[in-house]
Amino acid sequence: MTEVSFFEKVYQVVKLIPYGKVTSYGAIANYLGASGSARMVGWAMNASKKQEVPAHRVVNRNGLLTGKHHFDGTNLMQQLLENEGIEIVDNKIQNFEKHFWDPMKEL
DNA sequence: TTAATGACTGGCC
DNA sequence: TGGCCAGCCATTA
Repeated sequence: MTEVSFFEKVYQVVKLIPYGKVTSYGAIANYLGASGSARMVGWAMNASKKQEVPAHRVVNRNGLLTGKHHFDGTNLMQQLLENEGIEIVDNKIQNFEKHFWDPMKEL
């Protein structure tokens, strides 16, 4: 329990993302001290569907909803973000820097 | 048990 | 300027 795995750390960080904020795979991986493990973060998101994790708040470095294809609906991820006040155009977050939440700074 | 994959990123040619 | 390769950890077959 005390020793959480890489995945669990990802879940913790993602669940700590405040409302109306988003982050990137690299930011989480970097926060965990593994900039090269960004792929694992994405893979954790795949498993996050089983967990209560707002995976829709996690996007790639470009603010692009690359993982939206893994959601139930085609634009479910987009609607969830728009519901939080985030504008999405062509599966891409507008003003990504404005909505970006860096765990390194916040945590 | 071994090998391959997976919603990414950064660097190099 | 644009495309390709390597790295990371965990899960699945």
